[in-house]
Amino acid sequence: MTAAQELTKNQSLVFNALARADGPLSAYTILDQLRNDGFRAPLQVYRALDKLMDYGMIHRLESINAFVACAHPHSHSHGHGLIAFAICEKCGQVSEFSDDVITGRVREWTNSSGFKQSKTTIEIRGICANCGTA
Amino acid sequence: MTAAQELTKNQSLVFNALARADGPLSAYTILDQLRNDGFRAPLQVYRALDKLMDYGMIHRLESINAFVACAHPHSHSHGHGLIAFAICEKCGQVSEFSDDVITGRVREWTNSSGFKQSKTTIEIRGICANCGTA
DNA sequence: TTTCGATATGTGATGTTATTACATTTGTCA
DNA sequence: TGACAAATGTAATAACATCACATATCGAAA
Repeated sequence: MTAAQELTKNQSLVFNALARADGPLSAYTILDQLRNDGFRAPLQVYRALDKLMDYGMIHRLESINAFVACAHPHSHSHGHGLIAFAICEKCGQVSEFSDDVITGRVREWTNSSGFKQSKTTIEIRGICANCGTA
Repeated sequence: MTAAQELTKNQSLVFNALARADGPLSAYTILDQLRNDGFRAPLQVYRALDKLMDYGMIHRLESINAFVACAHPHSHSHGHGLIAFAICEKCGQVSEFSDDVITGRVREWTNSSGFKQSKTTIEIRGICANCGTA
């Protein structure tokens, strides 16, 4: 299963909640948004989130305990490099970018130290351009 | 206040707990270790942790909700670049490294997009060399 | 088509991490 | 001394995440 139309009911509901949001959402915020759709318990959300992360459709932002829809849905299967997230602490907007040089440097370090990386996160906290000038 | 000998009682206790640990500790683990020293509530730990992070003596590992003593205590005040953490999911050991190229690439991205970074974290999850061969 | 296994779901309870609110104490310095 | 800033003590609560167990759904093999 790799495409959106093959998502289960709960997975679709959770993904759509994230897709229509203009920023990251916490699991409990998603839960509240889906109460009318029959959601009752956190686990319903967390299970869907886990699958959606497996499929590469969403990301978890570790530093704020929240989740966002992936901004580059076309590249799910491409094994693109590391993704960095810039998270505005004022408006909550998240920008996503990928940098081959950073990806390469991290790989160099892991290779040279024999560390097998499974998942790497880069999160930049700060103030975005909009909020900085406003 | 910048030096260890100027830490308050609670700050010293928390820092020493982290310094003698061979890996990251959660706030509640620290709390339990310090019960005999008079600690009773999470806030006593969290307040000390906040200060120690201000002083650059410890780091927070966002991806595992834990804290480690800084591995490069000599460079507290140097404003060294970004620090990346490699966290072994088997043994819990954390390796710390700093890479000017990565630091530079991140700065380039933030400069070009007008994003003012305040705190950036890079966390590599995986299996360390020791655990990988064992 | 029945049966089996894998996957998904429903639900309550519990575990873990972090903060709020408020009172009190300690240290510094004019 | 008086006053302010920083640190501390404590209880309660909020926020985030998982466990345990029951039930349901769906596809493939017998």
